[in-house]
Amino acid sequence: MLKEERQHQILDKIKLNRKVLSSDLSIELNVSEDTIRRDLNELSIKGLIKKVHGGALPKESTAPSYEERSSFNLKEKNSIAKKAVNLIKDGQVIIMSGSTTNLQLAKIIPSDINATIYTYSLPIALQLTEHPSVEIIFIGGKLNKAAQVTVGLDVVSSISELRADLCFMGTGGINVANGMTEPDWEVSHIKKCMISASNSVIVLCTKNKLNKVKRYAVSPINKINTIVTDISPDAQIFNPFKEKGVTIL
Amino acid sequence: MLKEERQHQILDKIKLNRKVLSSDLSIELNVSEDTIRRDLNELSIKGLIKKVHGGALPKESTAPSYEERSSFNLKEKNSIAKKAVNLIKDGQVIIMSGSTTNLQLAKIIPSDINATIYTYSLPIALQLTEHPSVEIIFIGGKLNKAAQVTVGLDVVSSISELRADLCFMGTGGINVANGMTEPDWEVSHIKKCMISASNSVIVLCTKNKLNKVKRYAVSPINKINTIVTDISPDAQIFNPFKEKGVTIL
DNA sequence: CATTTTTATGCATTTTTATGCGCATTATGT
DNA sequence: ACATAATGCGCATAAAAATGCATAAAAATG
Repeated sequence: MLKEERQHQILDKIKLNRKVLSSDLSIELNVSEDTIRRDLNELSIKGLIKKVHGGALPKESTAPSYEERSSFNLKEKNSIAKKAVNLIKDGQVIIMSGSTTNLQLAKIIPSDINATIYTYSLPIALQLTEHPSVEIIFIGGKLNKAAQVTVGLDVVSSISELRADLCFMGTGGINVANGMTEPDWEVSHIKKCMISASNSVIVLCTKNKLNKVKRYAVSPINKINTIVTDISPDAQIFNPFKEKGVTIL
Repeated sequence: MLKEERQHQILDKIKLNRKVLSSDLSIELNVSEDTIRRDLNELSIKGLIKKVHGGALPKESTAPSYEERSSFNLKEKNSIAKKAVNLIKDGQVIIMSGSTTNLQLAKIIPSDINATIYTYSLPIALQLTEHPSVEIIFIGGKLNKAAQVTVGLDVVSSISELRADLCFMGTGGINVANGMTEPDWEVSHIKKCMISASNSVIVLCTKNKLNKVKRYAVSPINKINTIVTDISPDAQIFNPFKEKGVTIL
């Protein structure tokens, strides 16, 4: 394996796990710990990581504002993102909604994935500009400042014209009887379009959204292919979802 | 086999596999590793690949990050932004291009200004989300990662449908004979549309862009209403511009 | 057409790079 | 403070790259 290749994998793993141990890397990449240390040294000189005793961490970023808000439940969101990222295959066309969990997902897409990603979220688009090979299409429209996403008729009509393999979306609430629901009418409408436009619908859902119901319906359960959560997929709470044919991760 | 043919095959293989080993190529293409190395050297000098120990990788854009570029000449850009912001009146419809000077401008728009701002730049849109009262319309399209702006047909056609009071744009170069010029064809085209869509065209121009000429024409001088610079508007260099009816600030 | 010049390639030799190992040194955590 | 783990450094070695030189093919020239 080439040195650069190895260093790339190290970077990917840091993005994914937020920390790496030299010992683990040494085993996984089949090189001595010395080599790993040398790699970490080089990467940290380049400012791409922060080297610490025993391994390395991601370099601290400098944009706290939206980041701070999204840091609520960050650990849960990250664990969801880690599961969800495995669903992405090379060459797919993907739509991503503007949830903060999706932002975590965008951060950890491996650098060797080639995909086309449609999004209407500024932070997600900005994050994806760091990725070397995904093609990003931003869906234009009127900006909702608080959520930093575009909304409105333009967004709805743009998405209606798409055809995607996957869509990843957060949710306001989900239960078996009412399906997915949203507190915001416009958002609910956009998500309806996303679902119609996608072959496979993946809902990213922290446990606090389970069995919640919001004002506006988005979709019945049977249109959802996969729910990715931060708790065990074996929990009994998921049984009624599974009966409807939903995969739980 | 011809040298050029061989180099083409190398490029294809890099695109396909995201890496090549000199040793593999030597066997596959039936030449010595020396020859492969010479090929890789030539290709890397042309900037088509990145040569590394043991083989080569696809060229990674070493373009300085958006942050880096925007901090270059920051003082000048700020003084331009301060002059330009006075041109914005309440209630106007404004188009802003993706220049870093425009980003400075976006930062200092007074909070009591009500305006509708169209932009295709992620950083500018994100900055404007901090503003309490401007309405922001983001123009969607394919993202250019380095510049963090959308480009392409979608952008062109969206802008063509607009009508704006003002447009603010940076420039690749400007002089009296050739007018405004850009190094990038797509950008030049987008700017042409911006000009047609706006009642008043304002060019934000640091002194190092004065009397520079780039490859693609955007507009003759007489379509430009105002040039805002970081040097005194009385400087004699501006006389020929003034004769064409341009206001210098 | 003959011959000179240029180009592409391979080979031998030297230089550089990547990597692992041993050992002394420096953190880290009870 | 002491035991353990992680680190840095020098050295050895193998792999890869650069360099100089020779040669054969291709192109240019008269």
